[in-house]
Amino acid sequence: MTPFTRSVYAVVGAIPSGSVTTYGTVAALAGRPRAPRAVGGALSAIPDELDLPWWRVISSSGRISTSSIHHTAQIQRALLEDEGVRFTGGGRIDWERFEWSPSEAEVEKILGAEHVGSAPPSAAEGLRSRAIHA
DNA sequence: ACAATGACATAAG
DNA sequence: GCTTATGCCATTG
Repeated sequence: MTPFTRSVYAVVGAIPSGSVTTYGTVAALAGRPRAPRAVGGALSAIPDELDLPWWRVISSSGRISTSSIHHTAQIQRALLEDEGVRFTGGGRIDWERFEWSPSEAEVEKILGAEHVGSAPPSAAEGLRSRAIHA
């Protein structure tokens, strides 16, 4: 396991129940704003024993893009709905309602915990840069 | 070291 | 809005 992968797991583990975030946001918080794709790779390799809420990460389009034999899109949707996350008819999530909005302190705590020293609190900027419309 | 590989994101058409 | 083309980047073989 690599440092980047560990950072990704740290971020994902901090996403509270009933909320979601994107691969891009996780990447930014992990200190690599331009590596959302690599986040997907990391999530596809999560060791079961870590027990991470992988289902709270969705694509920037507000839809589920999971395609894994262990964690299917169908399972992901069921898990999210169990937490109260609702989907539109087109299978999209109401972004404004369920987006994860961690406080600055929370972000620093996450980054500090994994000492991703190169990623300053400004990484939180990435959180507000995107807007998804239903 | 190199090439291939995605649970991505965005800009175009 | 949906589809296609491009860029991106950390892993893996």
